[in-house]
Parts: sequence; C-alpha cells; structure tokens
Amino acid sequence: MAQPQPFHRQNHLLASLPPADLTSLETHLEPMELGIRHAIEIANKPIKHLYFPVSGIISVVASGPRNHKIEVGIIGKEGMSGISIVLGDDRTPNETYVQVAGFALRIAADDFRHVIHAAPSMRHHFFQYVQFFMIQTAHTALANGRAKVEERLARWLLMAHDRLDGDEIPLTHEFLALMLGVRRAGVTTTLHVLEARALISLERGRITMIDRSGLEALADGIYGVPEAEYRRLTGWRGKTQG
Amino acid sequence: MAQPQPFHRQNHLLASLPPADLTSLETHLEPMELGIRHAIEIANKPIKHLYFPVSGIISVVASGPRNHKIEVGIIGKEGMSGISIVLGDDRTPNETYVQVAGFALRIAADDFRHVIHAAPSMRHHFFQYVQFFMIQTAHTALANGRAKVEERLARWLLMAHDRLDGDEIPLTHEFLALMLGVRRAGVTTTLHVLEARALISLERGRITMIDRSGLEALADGIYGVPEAEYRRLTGWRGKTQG
DNA sequence: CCTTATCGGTGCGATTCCGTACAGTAAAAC
DNA sequence: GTTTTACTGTACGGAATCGCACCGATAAGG
Repeated sequence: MAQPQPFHRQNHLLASLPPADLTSLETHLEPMELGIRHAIEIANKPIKHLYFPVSGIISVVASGPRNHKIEVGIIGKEGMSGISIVLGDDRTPNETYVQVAGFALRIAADDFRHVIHAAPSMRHHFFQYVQFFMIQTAHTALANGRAKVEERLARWLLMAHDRLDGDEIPLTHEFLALMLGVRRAGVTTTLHVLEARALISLERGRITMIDRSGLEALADGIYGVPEAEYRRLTGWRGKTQG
Repeated sequence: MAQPQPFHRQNHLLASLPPADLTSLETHLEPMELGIRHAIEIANKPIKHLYFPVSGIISVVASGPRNHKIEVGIIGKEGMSGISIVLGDDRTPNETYVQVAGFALRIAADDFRHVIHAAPSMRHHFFQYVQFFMIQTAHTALANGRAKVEERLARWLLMAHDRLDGDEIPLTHEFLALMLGVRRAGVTTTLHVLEARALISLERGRITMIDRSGLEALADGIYGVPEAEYRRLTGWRGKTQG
C-alpha cells in the first residue's frame, strides 16, 4: 500500500483547494522526504521552498537569548510551511524544522509567488490558514503563560496526534522539552504521570496515545480553540471524532 | 496645539501608504476616541471596524479556561486592529480592547474590504503588518515560556513606551498583571525592583520610563526581535534611538 | 560482540511564582 | 468633607519548576 491516493490528496490544505487552483499548483509540487531535524527555514534567511506535509510534523521555533528556544507553531498534513511567503515577505526570524520524519510536497518560493499572483482566488484559501496559524500561536502564548507543564504536555500530544496517522508519536523527551521550553527531566516525570493514568504508554523514543479523550479532559480547555477555528475555516475534523 | 498634523499622518501604517492608496482609504476613515476598556473586537463575533490608533494602546487578548486571559498582541500607532479582516475572515476567538486611552481612525470592515479589493497593491502593505504581528505573538509565546516576570515586565514596558508619546505609561498594576498573566502582587513587587534600580518611577496608576536602555539591558534579549522586524519591513525606528 | 552515544529515570536544594489575605492610601463619588 | 471605591504595599506558606548531576538502560555503530 504505497500510496492509496495521490500525495496531494493527503495534505488537507491542498486537497481542499478548488480543482482548477490545485491544477495550477500541481506542476510545481515536488515530493520530498522529511528527514528528522532537517531545516525547512533558517532564521532571517530567504525561504527557498514551501512545504505541504502529507505525514510527519514540522515545528516553527522562536529563538531568544542564551539559545533559549520554544515552539510557536506546529505543522502537519493540515497545513503548510512558509507563511511569510504567503504574506509577500521572504523570510522570518523563526526557525522551522522537521520534528517527526515523514513526507511532503514542496514548491519553490518563486513558483508559489507566481502561481498565487496569477490566481488571486487561491490566496483566500491560504490566508485562512495564516489566520489559523496565528490563533495557534496565540494559544501557545496563552498555554506558556498560564498552564502547567502537565497541561501543556497534554496539549502538545493532542496536537501531534491530530497530525499523525495512528497513535504513535515518535519523539524523545529531549525534543519535547525543547518544544515546551521546560527541562527534559520535567517532561520525563510528567509523562509518567500521564502513563500512570493510562492516558499514554511509553517506550524509548515513542509515546503512544491510549486515551485521547482523557488527555483532552486533562488539558482542560488549553487545547481546542485553534482546532475549532480550523474546523470553522475548512471543515476538517482531525481526530476529535475518533 | 490640537493636531500638529492630520491624524492619518500620526499612524505609521497609514502614513507610510503610497499617497494614492491613502486617498482611497481616507474617505472612509472616521476619527474615534479610544476610551479605556472599550471593546474593539469581541471573541467570535463579526468585526465591525478596523482601528488605526494615533495614540493610546490596544491589546489583543486570548482567553482560556477558568477565565484565564493573556495578552498576545499589542497595537499602537505603528499598527492596526482587525488582522482577521485583512486575511479575509470576519472574526477571531481573541478579544481586543483599549488598554491605554487615546484616539484612532477607524474604518468599517465592509469599506475596508472593498478598498483593498479594488487596490491589490495596498494589501502588500497590510500583509507586512500581519507578518510583524505574527512575529510579535511568537515572541510573546517565547517570553511567556522562558522569561522571568522581571524580564517580561521590562519587555512589556518597552513595547508600551514604543507606542506612546512621552515617557508616561498610565496603567495600573492590575491591568499589567492581566496582560502578563501573573499575579497583581507579583507585578507590584517586580515594579519596585525596577524602581529601585532607577529604571522607572512609580505613581498611582502611572509608570514613568526613566532609563530605557537600562530596561533593555534588563530584558536581556527578550525584547527586540519583532521590533527589528518592523524596522526591516517598514523603516520605522520607534524610540530605540532616543 | 563490544564499544559508544543517546535516551530515560531519579534525586535534591534553590528559585520563582502562586494563592490568598489584609491593611494603608490615594482618588473619586456623593 | 465624608464616604466609598480603586489601587498599592506587604506578608506567608506552599506549589511548581529549575539547574544540575549522576547512573542505568537501550539502541546504534564498528
């Protein structure tokens, strides 16, 4: 079962484009493997390609002093990288890289610019995604400022689960700590709490979702607003319904 | 000295529009007083107007469970409210309201839509601001996740100072606590620390900036990236140069 | 198979920040 | 001028999280 359907049908943002628009993009789309840790965008450097994941997860990370980093956005098959390009800019102070390996379709920034220039109708589609992404970042700010590590971890696992096929999240505690901006040891002990409540199971380098609605309950309102927004904007349902 | 120059010249986003574009917006712009606490946008309700402040400060606030709120964006005379409208949507789950009283020019959402529909060139201008605003929110997420209250407070005061005329920030500790998502008492004691270092002076309901570069040093890298981005995008210098 | 690097489990004191509470003081309302 | 409200100062115990450090376990590489 190599690909049950064409790649572009597996990225929701592409799949929900009007057929005519998809056609004009399609010729420029190039399938790419997303290797773990591969850099998609480098801070303050011109962005070369936009990526539409069909599997795996890409993280957008903001950097601060003392090499402090934190995730400000997560991208899976519901979205795309390269929002700066969509907005007519060519760079961003954030970094973007592959967090969970997978596959993507990518398009050169110049090609993308030309295509959306020629098809203004298409822009609306991508602007909706920009709107969603902003709300996601806003709620990351909210979670970072007001939620406990346990809740933020639950939120992150739910967001990752939304974007992956199956229930396994292949990620080390170290990476997770970087995403959340907390200690690695803090992630480890908090994961144990979740495991003890039978919400997840743990193996080396992998977290498996056991009880999704239990995790949603534990996240207690910190998860969900951006997801509802995505549904309003595009009709996608994620895994909320199973 | 009522208005040394027309209102629209005091909002940088308007002032830096190409003259032709400004003309087409101008007829729809209506001067408005920004009363403290006035709601500019209500969560999940259609946005009626977009505001271009010429003085005062508007806050964009995300809400979470248990009525927990936190500021995710700040708008002064460098910017505008209503980014959702710019992106072709009509609402947002965030709230937006006046944090420091002042004046603004506003335009009805429908008028704005018509104007930018007719003048695609203008969109680029506002998209740059959207880009800046996203980066600002991203760095708020970074600050919330990794910086101490002292640094976050310094960052907020610097951002407010950038947007106000003069060195006085008329705000209570209570509001500030809401913005930062920390206890009111925490703000009070932290402000005293800054005062003891002669960086600010305190009066009831007012904070006065004394030593801006000292505050920047204290914020230690948590402040500055979005501001540099704004400069790159628009050439505005804020007060960084005195 | 053996070595080496990565990853995970655990502990401990220090620090930051919270929740709560109460009293004093300045401004606003009457 | 008096009352009322809003704002600020301060305190205290406790919870959450940090920084660091060390060791065992698992996987990867030679």
